[in-house]
This record gives sequence, structure tokens and C-alpha cells, in this order.
Amino acid sequence: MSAVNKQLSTWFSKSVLTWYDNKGRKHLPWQQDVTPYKVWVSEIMLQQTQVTTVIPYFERFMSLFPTVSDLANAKQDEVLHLWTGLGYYARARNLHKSAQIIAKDYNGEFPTEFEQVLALPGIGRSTAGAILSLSLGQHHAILDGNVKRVLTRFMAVEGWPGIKTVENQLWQIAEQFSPVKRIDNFNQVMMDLGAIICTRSKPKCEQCPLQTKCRAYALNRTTDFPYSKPKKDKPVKFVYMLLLLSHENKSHQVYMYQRPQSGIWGGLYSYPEFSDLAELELYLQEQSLDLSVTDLEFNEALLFRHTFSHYHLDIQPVILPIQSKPNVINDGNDIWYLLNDDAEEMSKIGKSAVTEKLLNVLKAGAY
DNA sequence: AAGCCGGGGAA
DNA sequence: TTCCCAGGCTT
Repeated sequence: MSAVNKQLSTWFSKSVLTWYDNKGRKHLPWQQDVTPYKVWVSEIMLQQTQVTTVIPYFERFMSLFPTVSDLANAKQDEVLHLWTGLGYYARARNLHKSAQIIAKDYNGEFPTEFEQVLALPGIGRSTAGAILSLSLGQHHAILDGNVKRVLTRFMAVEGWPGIKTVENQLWQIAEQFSPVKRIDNFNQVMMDLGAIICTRSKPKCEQCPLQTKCRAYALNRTTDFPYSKPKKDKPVKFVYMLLLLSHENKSHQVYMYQRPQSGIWGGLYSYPEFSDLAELELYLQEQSLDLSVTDLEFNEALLFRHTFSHYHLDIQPVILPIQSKPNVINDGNDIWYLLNDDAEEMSKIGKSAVTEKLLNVLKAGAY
């Protein structure tokens, strides 16, 4: 394992810190009146999610939950509701869970020991380092997607960073490049460089403060790094989604149930799913709806594909208007969701983007 | 080490 | 279409 030359390390940090002073980002919402809480929330939201997407979510979140205690006292549904559309909903559940731990074990004050922060659900090594360095100036390295890109290119690190040995190597380089002073600015500028200059495609090497000593640039192989993940074909899954529509008291309502905490869309409200028509038929019988699948007329034009990171999901919506609500399905863990626009604010529930899409289908169909 | 977990933007 | 993004957790 080759240690990084001391001179190179000094040159590296000095170069990027000068660039930070001139071009670094200093006006992001979570960079104003910095606190560990704000940095924490932003770091969680920014996991696998781009800055421009996060900003409006962050603003709403902070105005609803200004402190850790506010978050801890909130209902999980409120938190998931604010998270609707952001994805990776375990982040929201863990954020909420952590807030309650902080309220209970740390009197509502965000912990300041690395090990304590690392122990909170949803916070790994990089996020813990980011929170404590950016908000309190503690000396920890970070290794997110931006830093990985900058470092793999600068040092021409071969191999996919998902492999443990490569990742360990990157952590070592990250630590050796970290300056004793201005660790907060250093970590910030590493992310800035990765986001603004050392981009995935078409990196702006002409503007890069590291260009003269960048190995990938010298080799004319910038786009080789970081090595991409070996690809695998995504499997295709299929589901029917049942949109049970009730029309009562001049209002349209659709049946939704809360999904289990684990698995896809954990804790979010969604529609009943069926893998085949036999299953759907059985469900209708159980609900005493006096309907058979032969009565169903689903519009195949409504079929659409939703793609996850690891599989494709083909979704066939089945819209089924009914005269009166069956009293069998209501198990206390479900709701009849009002379709009126002004009713939306009343239902503070977490929904997936797919759910939102189907709600729009219903509204477009004048239901 | 590999799989799971979302959604959107870029190319 | 595919790929990746301020990753972490589970198996």
C-alpha cells in the first residue's frame, strides 16, 4: 500500500483550499448559521440525491422541524409525508428514529463524539465525518461520491470503489490529504470540486486546481475513473394496482393501505397489489364486493414501467368504481384518501412517487 | 461481497 | 435506455 507523499498532500490541500476561497459554495441553505442538526438533515437528504433536488425539501423540513426535539415529537407519518418523492424512505424513518434517541439519551443535543454519531441509525462513517467536520470543525475524513471521483482520478485508482480493498485505499488517501487546519473547508471543497469541476462526464479540467498533478488527466483517462460498477441485467416484475374508488357525499375517495416498515416503500401508503388476476379475484371475493375480474375493464394504455435501481416494475392500474365501501377491508391501518385538491393537505401521509402518479391519473380521468 | 432501497436528471 | 447521485443497512 503506497503512502501518499507528504509534499503532494500539502500541495493538494493548499490548492483546493485556495480554490474554495474563490469558487467554493458558501450559500447553500444548510451552510447558513451552521448547526450539527442542520448539517445532519442535509447530509441524510443528500445521500444519493442531488443538491438541486434536496433544497426545497430541506427548506420545508427545517421550517416544520426547526429542532431535534420538534422532529422527535413528530409522528412518523408527518416525517414521511415531507419525504414524499425523495426516495430511499428508510432515510426518513432512521432520521426520525435518531431524533428520538437524541432526545432521550442526549437531552435533545446532537452528540459530538464520533462514535456516538456513528451509532445513530442512518449515519455511516462518511456522514458522521461530514456532520462533525462541517458543523464543528472536527478532524474527520469523508468519502462520498464526489470525493471518490476526485481522488480516483487524481491518483488514477484502478478498480471499482465498491470493492472493499479499493474503498479502503480511498479512505487512506482521503485521510492523508486532509489538512490539519480548515478541515471543514477542505471537506466542503472536495464535494464542491466533485459536483462542479470533476463531474462524471465532461469534467472541466481546464478550471481544476488539481490539473497539473492529476494522474488521470496526464494519462488522458479521466473518464475511466472511478471504475463503473459491473453491470447486470435488471429483472422485470409485474403488478396490478387496484384503485378502489368510492363516491360518497359528493366526494371521491380511493382506498389506500400502509405498507410494512421493511421492504419497498416502507411505511408509505399505497394501493393493493396483485401479481395475477386470480389473486385479484380472490381479493374481490373476500371483500364481498360482488364483483368478478370479468367485470373489470382495465385500460391497458395506463400500463407503465417504473424502474428501480435493481429491477423494472411494470404496473397495470385497475380502476374500480364501487357503490359503497366494503366494511371488510378496513383494518385500521388503511384509509380512504380524498381526491379533492383541498383535501390533500389534510392527509399527512407518506406516499411514493408512483402513488402520486396514479393519483394524477385518477384526477385526469375526472374522478 | 452482494443485495436492497427511489426518484430524477443527464447523456 | 442506462447510468449515477453529499450511502447505509442487511444478509
